[in-house]
Amino acid sequence: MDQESEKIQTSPEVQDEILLAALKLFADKGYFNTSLTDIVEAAGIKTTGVLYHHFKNKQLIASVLYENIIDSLNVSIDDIKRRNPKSSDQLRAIVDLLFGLTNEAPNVMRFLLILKIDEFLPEQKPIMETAPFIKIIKIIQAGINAGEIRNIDPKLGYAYFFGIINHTLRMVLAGTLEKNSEVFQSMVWLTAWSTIAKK
Amino acid sequence: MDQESEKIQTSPEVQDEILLAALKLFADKGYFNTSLTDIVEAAGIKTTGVLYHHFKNKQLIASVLYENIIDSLNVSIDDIKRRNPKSSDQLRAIVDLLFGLTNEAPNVMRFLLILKIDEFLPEQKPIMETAPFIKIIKIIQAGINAGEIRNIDPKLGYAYFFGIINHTLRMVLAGTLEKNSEVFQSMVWLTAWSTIAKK
DNA sequence: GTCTATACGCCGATAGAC
DNA sequence: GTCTATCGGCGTATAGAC
Repeated sequence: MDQESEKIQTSPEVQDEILLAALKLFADKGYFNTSLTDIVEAAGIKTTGVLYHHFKNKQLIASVLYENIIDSLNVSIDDIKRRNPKSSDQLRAIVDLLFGLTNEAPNVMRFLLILKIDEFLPEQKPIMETAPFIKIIKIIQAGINAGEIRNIDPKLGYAYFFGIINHTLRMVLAGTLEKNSEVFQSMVWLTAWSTIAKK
Repeated sequence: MDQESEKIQTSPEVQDEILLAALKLFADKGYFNTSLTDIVEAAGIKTTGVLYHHFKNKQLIASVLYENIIDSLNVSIDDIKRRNPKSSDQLRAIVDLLFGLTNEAPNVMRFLLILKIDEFLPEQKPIMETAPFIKIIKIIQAGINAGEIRNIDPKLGYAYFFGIINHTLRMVLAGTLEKNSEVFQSMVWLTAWSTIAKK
């Protein structure tokens, strides 16, 4: 019969509703402009009691969001590394991933690119020190070693390459650049790649 | 004797102390993590009463800071345009200006580059719609017309060029890239320029 | 123009019944 | 696991004496 397990496990969905609502609100208005009652309303739950049953405080909601995003990025990058031997192909795939996210999950990208995360999650690692971004730096380093990428400080290479990519994505997210076709994407990729490519 | 005018005009200095303290704190901890008592202490004044005598609320302090920074940037750009006929030279001078500010007034650059201004100044124009940044777009447009810059959407050109510049400056501000020599600056400039230059 | 005292609201968080 | 009620505190802002 197993009635109990049914009853007990309604929570994960509620958790996701809360996280989704919070993500949208944070991305939209910022962390500090979002109150818990905002989240309660947007999540379609009735009271703050429910919210506090799932998360022990406001920060933790943001923290879980952050970790989820970083983790999912991390597995995507592992996947990309597994499928592509060359640094150039890996970077190209990462660009595709980020453009894809910008279309399909703009709030995730807003959270990552636009929010000043250390302002409300001071104890979390800064983005650049998280696993996926360390891996990206290593990809650039590997590209240098393999002779694909010119010999510069990998962090500077990161600044060049992702300076272009991120700034373009920010403008797409802000609506300043509406384009988001395949050709547009290829064009941006090519420009970014040219800043670090050898020759 | 003129005793009165002496007595009355002690205020502008106090105002500047407040603005300077607020700039530092905002750049450091963010707007929402900075309380008025923080500002009072850092400004070396005694009570919030003094503060409220000079600014009618917290937002206005940030607003005045923002406008001052934008205005000063605006006159610098006018100056640059007056002295340099070619778009490439104008952009190069702007890059020098921004690197200079990053060294000499890092908090100003943090305010501009890192803070999410619309989160606490929702009624202010977004940076990209302010006079100096409109002028920069026009400089790029002029460069395209003159055949110096390849024929792309000026906003995309902005994303390329300042994507690199800004991301580099962010890393310098964050301490991730320590370099800030003339050669370093030239190198970054050259890379940024190459993304939009014709040929 | 400066200070003290204080009001007031909002929001994060808790206690405890059901 | 959900709800009601409410607390406590912080931070902005004001009133009013000096």
